[in-house]
Amino acid sequence: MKNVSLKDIALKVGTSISTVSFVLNGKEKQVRISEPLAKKIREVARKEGYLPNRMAVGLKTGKSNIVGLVVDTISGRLFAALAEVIEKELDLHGYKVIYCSSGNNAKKGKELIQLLYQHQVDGYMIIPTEGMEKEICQLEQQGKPLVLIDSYFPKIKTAHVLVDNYGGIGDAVNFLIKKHYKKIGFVYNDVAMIQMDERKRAYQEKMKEGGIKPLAAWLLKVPFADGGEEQALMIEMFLKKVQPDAVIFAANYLGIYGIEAIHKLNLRFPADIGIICFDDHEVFNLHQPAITVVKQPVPELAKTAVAILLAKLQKEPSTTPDTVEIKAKLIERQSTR
Amino acid sequence: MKNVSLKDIALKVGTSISTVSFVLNGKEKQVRISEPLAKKIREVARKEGYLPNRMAVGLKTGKSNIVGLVVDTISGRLFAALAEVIEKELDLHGYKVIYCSSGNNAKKGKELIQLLYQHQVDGYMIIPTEGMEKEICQLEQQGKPLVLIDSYFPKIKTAHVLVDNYGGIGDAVNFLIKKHYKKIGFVYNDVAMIQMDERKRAYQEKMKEGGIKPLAAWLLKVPFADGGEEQALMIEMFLKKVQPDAVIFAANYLGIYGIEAIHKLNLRFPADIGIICFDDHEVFNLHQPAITVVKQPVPELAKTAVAILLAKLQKEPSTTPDTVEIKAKLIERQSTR
DNA sequence: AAATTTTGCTCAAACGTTTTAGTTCTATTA
DNA sequence: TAATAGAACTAAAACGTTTGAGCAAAATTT
Repeated sequence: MKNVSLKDIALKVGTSISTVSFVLNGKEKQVRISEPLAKKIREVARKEGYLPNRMAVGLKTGKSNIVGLVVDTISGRLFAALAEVIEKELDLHGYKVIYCSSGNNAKKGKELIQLLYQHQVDGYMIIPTEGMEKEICQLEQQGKPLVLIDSYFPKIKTAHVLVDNYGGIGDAVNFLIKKHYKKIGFVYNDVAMIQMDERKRAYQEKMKEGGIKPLAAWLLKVPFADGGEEQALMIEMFLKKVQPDAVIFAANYLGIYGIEAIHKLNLRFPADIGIICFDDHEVFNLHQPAITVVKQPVPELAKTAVAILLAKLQKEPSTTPDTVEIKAKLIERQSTR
Repeated sequence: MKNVSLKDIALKVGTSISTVSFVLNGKEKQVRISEPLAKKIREVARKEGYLPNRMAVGLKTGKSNIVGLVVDTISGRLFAALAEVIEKELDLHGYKVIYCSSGNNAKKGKELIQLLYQHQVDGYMIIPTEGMEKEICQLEQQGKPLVLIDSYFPKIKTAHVLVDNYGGIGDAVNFLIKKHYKKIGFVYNDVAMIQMDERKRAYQEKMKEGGIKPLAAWLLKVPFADGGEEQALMIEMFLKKVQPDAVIFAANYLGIYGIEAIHKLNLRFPADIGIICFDDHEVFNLHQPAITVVKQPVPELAKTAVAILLAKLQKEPSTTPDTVEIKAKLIERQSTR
């Protein structure tokens, strides 16, 4: 069974390719194709199972009706939550999504953006990682519809939507201080992107504002990597040595390693140690005791990002401002006394 | 900054489009383009930032170097684990992946397959859901490289790789019976696909073989849907009414609802009730007590599926048989006494 | 010196669309 | 009755590639 083309239909109906194209694109009125003929064409098209060849359409029009979504890891929580909303919202406007994961790897990220470019995607949604700076700059310069999510490069002016990282961690610190925690640890990772910088800065500044001078030893930087064995171990050693009375984990996966470590040390929380995690996770609510978190408003993030992108795609002067920061929300559960 | 085409390069170098095309495709030797000219072309191409227009290439060659992966939900565990492996393996062979989620919705699934078809993807990997039968049959008839994952349609002969669902649940039942559980409940969903049928059949047959006649009331069919509130409630009512001494959850997300329900009822496991879940989840290992599971060998599943697909893409007579069933493995943790 | 082969390159068609600028009728108007 | 307007459709170029066929010039063989 061969692919059916406009030509095949034209031949079968006994008309020209152009006529078939016009009818199937709903332009019959504009071009005054008679209703009987239009009907016949539609009928044959349906019967033959005609599906336009998107390659040909794309080549001709330069449009693909596809949006590329580049994420760090496809198995990450953030991705799952984002992808679902983004896909649904864009579908409403006739766009499909291609997902790619950069694996937090500069080279791969670069290649992916090029790949999307080659495939003529109409718009880009990117969770940026280190090393993507140049490609993103190029896209912006070419005027491609582009919106960054979760982070951005301070040096490049691009539309972006992120969580209020500073405020979120700030709230967490204030919350813990109000609960009379004193020796508050901070576990973060080595991803050199703005969102992590902000979280760390918030920790340090808000601690001081609260009258506690955080020692350098209270901070633990865990390298970002696959696996997790090592990371959990690092956290275990850290907790053992520093013996904080509370810890803030700056990312949800770090919190999970943290819980493992705490189990291993046979510590109980909130009795022995208070913990609070930036970014919620299915595990945290189910765990007993449930973990207090600073919840990222991921659906809002996604919706806002889509709104911005759609505005750009439709060349409307954007109604939403091009850079948005959304408040995170502290959800008190049982991991803090 | 406009897109750079072969023409632009040809113009700049002062040669023909064909020559440029040959050189950039590494066919200079076959067509005897002189080394100096080839070098110059490559140089200009690099300097101008030439990237082939995949739409044009695809139109001409009918190939896209893209494989379509259709899953039920993109936020599901199975997807996350699968996608990661599939992407990595296919990348090694120069293929990229487009992910689509059918949302377990027949209409959407249909559309997605058509979309992929229109975009000329070279191969299809599909986690089939109800209602996709016709489209899958068509793909198979057209001889498109296709492999189904996790399930299949008994009526259509297609390559597929799945877990040994029957054996997995069988092991779970035998394990519980050996531990002297008697009133063993079974919670499953209403997805009318072969994998669920097999799990249910295994439960019923192995119970009988073990000398227990399972009452109809011991089975709970939970409708598949978003949200989860209702489902958790259904399970709660079920546990309250039936009071089983152990429950098998036929899918991991059902197990999660189950844990919630058990928490709500203030039951303790393994003391009050034993539970075992088909398909592992991050939550289950972290939970205290950790949940006994029948673990699906997802990476193997993915690797096998990719191997089969690649063989088809390369038109090699497949070395792996076209339909594979991989054993699941029972992992005893603390949710069973 | 003529015939043949080899080298180095180019022409042009084709892939399946979209779309502008027609063309051929028929119906209306002056 | 000739000019004009409208209706219904079509021809053909273009998008950027790939690729088999072809061609001129140089090198080699007879």
